[in-house]
Amino acid sequence: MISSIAELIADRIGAMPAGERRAAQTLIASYPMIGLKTVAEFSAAAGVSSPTILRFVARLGFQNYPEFQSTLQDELAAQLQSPAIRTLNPPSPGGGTVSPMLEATLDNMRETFRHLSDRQLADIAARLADRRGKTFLIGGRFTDPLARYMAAHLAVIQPDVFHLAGQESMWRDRLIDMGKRDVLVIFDIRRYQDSLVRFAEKAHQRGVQIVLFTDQWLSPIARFARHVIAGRTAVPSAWDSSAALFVVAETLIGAVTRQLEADGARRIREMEGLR
Amino acid sequence: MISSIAELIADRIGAMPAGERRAAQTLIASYPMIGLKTVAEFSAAAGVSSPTILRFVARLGFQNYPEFQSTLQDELAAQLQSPAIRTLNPPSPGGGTVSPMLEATLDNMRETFRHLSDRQLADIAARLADRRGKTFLIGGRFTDPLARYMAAHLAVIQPDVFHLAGQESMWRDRLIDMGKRDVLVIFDIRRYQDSLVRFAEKAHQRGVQIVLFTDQWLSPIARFARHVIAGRTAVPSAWDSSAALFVVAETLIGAVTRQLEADGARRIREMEGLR
DNA sequence: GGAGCGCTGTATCGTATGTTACGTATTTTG
DNA sequence: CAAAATACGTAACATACGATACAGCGCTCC
Repeated sequence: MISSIAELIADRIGAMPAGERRAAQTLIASYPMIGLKTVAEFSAAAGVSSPTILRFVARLGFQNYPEFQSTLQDELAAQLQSPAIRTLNPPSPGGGTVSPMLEATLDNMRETFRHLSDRQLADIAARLADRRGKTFLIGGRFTDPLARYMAAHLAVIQPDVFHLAGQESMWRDRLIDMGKRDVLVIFDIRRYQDSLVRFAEKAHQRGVQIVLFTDQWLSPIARFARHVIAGRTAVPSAWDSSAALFVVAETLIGAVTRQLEADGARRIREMEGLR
Repeated sequence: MISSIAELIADRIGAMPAGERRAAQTLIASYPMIGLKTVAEFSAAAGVSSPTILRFVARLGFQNYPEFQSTLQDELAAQLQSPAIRTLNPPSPGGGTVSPMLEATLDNMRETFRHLSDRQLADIAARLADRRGKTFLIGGRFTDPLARYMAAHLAVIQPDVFHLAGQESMWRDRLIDMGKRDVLVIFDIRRYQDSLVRFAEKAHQRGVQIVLFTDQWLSPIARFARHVIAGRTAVPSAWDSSAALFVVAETLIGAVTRQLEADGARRIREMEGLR
């Protein structure tokens, strides 16, 4: 089974004319970078003419050069998504139903955080810690518990944290309370919910700052969001995993808590006293 | 020191207008692949116009789009040469807030699963998949969202799944419905809630099978539980982390789904039809 | 040694791509 | 509330890119 262009080339390089073989060797030498550049650059690097490059990719079975490049990019993307760890860590021989799930989840988290900068998290935390505005949280069919989880923690360290529950009509009525200083945290992964999109749009129109937790394909709400957190959700299961988003949420909770340390500590003590 | 385009974006995304920020978010979400494609594809993916993409790369300091692409390619090439090195998010030397948190969480999960056998998970999954009994779920102050999350999924693939919400007095009334064939899933981590302990004890007296999600110090409920899942919760934060328990819950959801595959598939289809 | 075939490069063409100018909408500021 | 500034998209433009036709050259095989 041939699964990569590199293998394909190795398979056919023997049956190639001299010029095309030089092209092949040049590509392999710095695989796959030179293949992502233009035909002109490729041909110059290989020391052949452009048509030779095109004949080369045609011989590999591609209709045209862009198709060849797209395939290379897809390969690269796949390679980047599964970190080197996976090749190092053999896929857990015992291989029950557990390990693949755990491994995938761990990968998802690493990958999610790889696309998330300290800076971005700090910005969001600062926004959430800003006591001048209110914080609203809401989620979709399966992600609403994440919103609840986050709300439960944030509510402990600061006032004016509200989880939007129940019927759509009930949230909509809360829109009246929302303004520019307020933050709306939305959790929405596939399949994206129309009701949430509509709600986000209305909130956005009122100037509410939206923080969106979504999957890597980005909910349409991203259009209205000030901050977007794209978590990986793919696991070997019938369901998508929200674990990566959960961890991001916990990280944010921790960061906000740290920012409000001074005020927060007093508040927590008071709250303990009340219990 | 800014060494990658990703960092550059994180640094300036705050000062960008809405459209360019969406471009930035789209790029980061699938970094860096979309940036290697054409302006038209990039703009379509981000939901903005081509000029916005060009203004975006211009704001990053590039003279033109090809120059931007070349830089991305060089970055990729460097990354591919030394796969071990994390070019994107360097291990936060200054001790950013992110890495320690993520690392601790990943460790927690590995450790949690190390103490969890395939057999044990399979047993619990079998118990949850047993359609002769009902399934009740409940959680504590901060863990109730986990109960909700699990309930939301289980309810899709089988009937008689109930999340116990609201006042303590309301759950207690549900005790009357519980019997030997039924399962009660409880989430309880420090500080353990008396109300939950009391409830668990009463359920236990009625012969209900209890599945307990708790932390490594074990809630007193463990005494009544048929199955105990002890997750690691320690992270460098003011709060404990429930992430490991969350992942176990997802794993169980997956396992139960697989067991009910035949029935479940039909049920899911029917449910889709109703929506 | 000559004829035929295949490989390669030059030159040209059409087009997809990046770029720019301009008008409209939106936000900000006095 | 008015006015200026900024941001965004539409549409026209130029260019650089990939594709193709064709001619020259070398190689092989009769």
